[in-house]
Parts: sequence; C-alpha cells; structure tokens
Amino acid sequence: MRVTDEAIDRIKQMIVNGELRPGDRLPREPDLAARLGLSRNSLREAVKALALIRVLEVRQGDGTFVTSLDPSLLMETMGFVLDLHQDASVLEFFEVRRILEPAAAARAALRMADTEIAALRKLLDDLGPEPSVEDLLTSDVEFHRLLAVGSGNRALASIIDSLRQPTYRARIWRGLTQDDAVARTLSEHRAILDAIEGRDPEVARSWATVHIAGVEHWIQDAVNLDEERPPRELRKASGGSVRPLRRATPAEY
Amino acid sequence: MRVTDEAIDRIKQMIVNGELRPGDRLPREPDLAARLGLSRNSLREAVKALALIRVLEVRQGDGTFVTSLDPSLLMETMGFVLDLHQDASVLEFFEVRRILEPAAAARAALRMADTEIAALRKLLDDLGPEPSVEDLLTSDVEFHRLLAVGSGNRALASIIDSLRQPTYRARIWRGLTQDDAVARTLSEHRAILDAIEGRDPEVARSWATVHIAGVEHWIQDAVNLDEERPPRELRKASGGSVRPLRRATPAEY
DNA sequence: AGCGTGTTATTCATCCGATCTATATGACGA
DNA sequence: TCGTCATATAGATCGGATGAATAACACGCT
Repeated sequence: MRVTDEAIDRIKQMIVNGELRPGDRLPREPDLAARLGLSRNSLREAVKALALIRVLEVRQGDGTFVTSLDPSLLMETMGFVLDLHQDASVLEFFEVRRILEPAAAARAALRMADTEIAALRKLLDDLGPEPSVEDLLTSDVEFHRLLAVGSGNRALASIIDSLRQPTYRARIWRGLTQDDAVARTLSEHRAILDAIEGRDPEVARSWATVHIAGVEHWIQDAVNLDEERPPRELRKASGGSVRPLRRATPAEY
Repeated sequence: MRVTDEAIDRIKQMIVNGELRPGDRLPREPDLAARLGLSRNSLREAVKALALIRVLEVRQGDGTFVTSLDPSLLMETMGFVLDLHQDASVLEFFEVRRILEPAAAARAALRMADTEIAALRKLLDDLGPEPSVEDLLTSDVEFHRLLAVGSGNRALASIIDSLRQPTYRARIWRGLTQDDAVARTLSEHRAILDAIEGRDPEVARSWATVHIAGVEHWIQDAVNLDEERPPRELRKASGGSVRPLRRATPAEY
C-alpha cells in the first residue's frame, strides 16, 4: 500500500481506537511524519484528504485537530460528491428525499420539543404572506433543516441536508417559473407544522410527501421537456480540445 | 483560499462543467500544476483528497483519471466516514436503514426484472437449509445489496449499502449469540422475496421492516446491556498520555 | 505472420530541505 | 488594565532529485 494511504488509515485508526478524540490536536507535522515513518509531503497529502471529508481541521499557525465528527459534518462531504451529479440522477436523489423527509416529519411529530415547534412556527410567521422568492428559499431551506433535526436523528438529518443541496437551485428555478409555487409552499409548510404541533405523525408524513412530490413531479416534467429539446453547448473548453458538452439540466439553474 | 483548496475546486469545476468527463485522463502532474499555477506537491495534495472520495483515480505509471462518478462510489466515501462513528450513533444509522430498506423493497417489488428476481431466488436456494454463520452473512450482504439495486435507484442503493457497512460486524455478533437468528433470517429473506415475486410492494415493505427492526431491537438491547457494565479499557495509547478510552460497542464485534 | 520478451519512455510516488505566512502567546509600555 | 508589538510555533508552498510502476514499442524466436 502507498505510504500516503497507509498514513490515512493509521490516522483513522488512531481516531477509531480512541487514541485521538474529537477536538484533539495532532502532533506537529514533522513529529507525526517521523512517527508514521514518512515524509512531511506525503503526510500532508493524507491530512489534506482527511480534511476534505471533514475528519481533520487544519489551522495554520495553530495546529491540526480532529473535528467533532458530528454526523452533520457528513453532510458536507456528501454534498460535495453530489455536486458532481447534476444530470438525470438528480431525480434519483429526489426520490430518496421523498422517502426520508416524510419519515423525518413523522418522527418530528413524535419527538420534537415544544420549544422547537415554537421556533418553527416563528420561522413561518416571520416570513409574511407575500415574501420575495429569495426570502422564501432561505426560509424553506431552514424549515426543512429544522424539520430534519427535529426527527431527533442526527444521521437522518445530515443525510437529508446533504440531499437538499443539489436540488436547491432546482427550486430556485421553480420559484421563478411557477406563479403559485410561493403560496403553495407556504401553505404546505404550515400544514406540515400543524400536523407536528398536533402530534399527528401520519398527517405530518402525508403532508411532507405531498410537499416533496410536488417539487419532484415538476422537476420530472422539466427534465422530460429538456430531453426533447436539442442539446445546446454551454461553453468551450478553455485550454485544450473543444468537445460537445453535456446538456444543461434543471439543477444548474 | 489556500492554493490546494483552490485546486480542488478548479478540478471539481472542470468536471462539473464537462471539461473533464468520467473516464477522462487529467494532464500530467507537472502540466496541470503549471496550468493551475501551483507546485506539484500542492497539486498532489488536491489530487489525493479527490482520490479519497473516489472522484479521481491515480494509476502510477499511467496517469490520473476521473472515475465513473457512479453514485455507488458515493458508498465508499460514506462508509469511510461512518467507520468513525462506532458508538451509540450506530442506532441512528440503523434507524435510517429501517426507513430506506423497506422503501427499497417496495420499489423492488414494482420495478425489479423477472431475471433479477430469479437471481435473488437462486441466491437463497444456493444457501441450503442450515448454512454456516459465515455463509449466511455473505448471502445476507448480497441479498440486501441486490434488493437495494432492485429498487432501480442507484443513489438509494448506494446509501443503503454504505449504511450497512458499519452494522456488518454487529450482525456477526448476532449470528453468534442468537441461536434462532439463522433460521429467522432465512425465513424473513424468503418472505421478502416472495412478496417481490408476487409484485406486492406493501407486503415487501412490511417484511423488510420486520426484518430490519428485528436486528435493530437486538442491537438496542445489546447497547443497553453494555451501558450497565463498567467501561473496560481497550488498550493504551502508544506514544503519549494514557487516558481512559471509550467503551466498546457492538459494532466492534 | 504470430507471439512472447526485454527495453525504453512516461507518469506517478516519495523524499529532502528551504522559505513564506498565519496564528498564538507573552513582554512591554501607555 | 489594556492595547501593541516582538517572537515562537506550525502549517503553506515551493523546487528539485530519485525511485517505482506501467505502458508502448522494438526485437528476436518460433
């Protein structure tokens, strides 16, 4: 195995077996490199890789630390990978959302604290009856995030969060093209919250399903329409060969 | 922003905008470094990070390539992160499985091809009535994998796959301690498959729920028992301070 | 002509050592 | 007491040198 890969594994093992705990600081680069028996450059490759997936956090002039390892950090990694999938597979991710979010809503109805519900209610009330598309999207993201967290399952919440990332821009497009999207979103959000407040998991689940499915169907139609149009070129490759590029998808807007 | 982070982003953008496509080869290290305006060492840190999350694949003596970017590659990354969470949060991940796997089973009942169902049937038949624990686990992993793939949603399948990873060892423990676990697993697998064969999504979903919940409850009990026992030390830190380590959890077995 | 083998070029792997930059810390003076 | 500045520390980045794996090609044998 490559020394760098081995270093990644060694560091990982140090965390798994408890030698390094969340928040702990790693030895200085030269020391750790010596201890693991490799050069500083190779060690840095390992550290960089672990930093990308949010296992380590490097602070220049301070040191390298183990992150909290909170499941929510998983989100960013997944979001990064999902950014690479902006084609038809968006629909696949959407389908997963339609599975997870209703489940989260149902659990939230059972587990959410009254104070959390009040905060959610305030979020919706603060928005007003006719918000700008921008404000709506901000509120929408926060609503779904709080709902996911309200499930009481951090892993579930972070997976949902990471799945929303790539569909964020899709919803922007929606807000811009469907006139009734704003009103509909508002009323559906309130319906979900009402069900949670009433501690009715099945109703919460159903409203969440309706809510997600509405967006999903719209995306589906948009993709289908897009398939029928001829591909258009996005832009030319900068340095080298010019090749036809993939088709634009809703997720890009 | 650090040059390395910028390089990561630049490479990512090259993929997102289609300049680099799955399977494509990147320019030689020196060339790409020159083009991105940084040193080879720094570029290598970026490449290593992207290789860890399976976006790039480096082949010594050959070159560096963009992977297929298949959603199933997402699995390995997630599995890596999940390895770091071997404490009580295992139950959180298990709960997500209990949401996703029944949903996958229901979809499989609707979407799976007859040939795929036949393959699944053969998998179960090949195992025989009283398999070894080892064989059972191998078959079990494959059964659930095919089931997930049968959902027709690669993203869903890969998330389920990645979630199973950390519970694999948990099930080993189960197989060793519960005498009826083998027979029960076998019959539940057959029940799920029967429902799929009968194209009955609701029954498939229910059997899958029962199946997962069985394991989940057992793990839950095991963790609770474990909580009541005093923590035991796993082993001492090698180089530095000796500190009490976290408690062992079922996932370690 | 077909095929196996050895050579060579290409490309990544790894290392070393030096310099630059950001951060934290503590000394110093208003 | 508090703000400022010097200094130590640790990571950031670089350039170059050498080793190792792979692929491509030429060669010679059958």
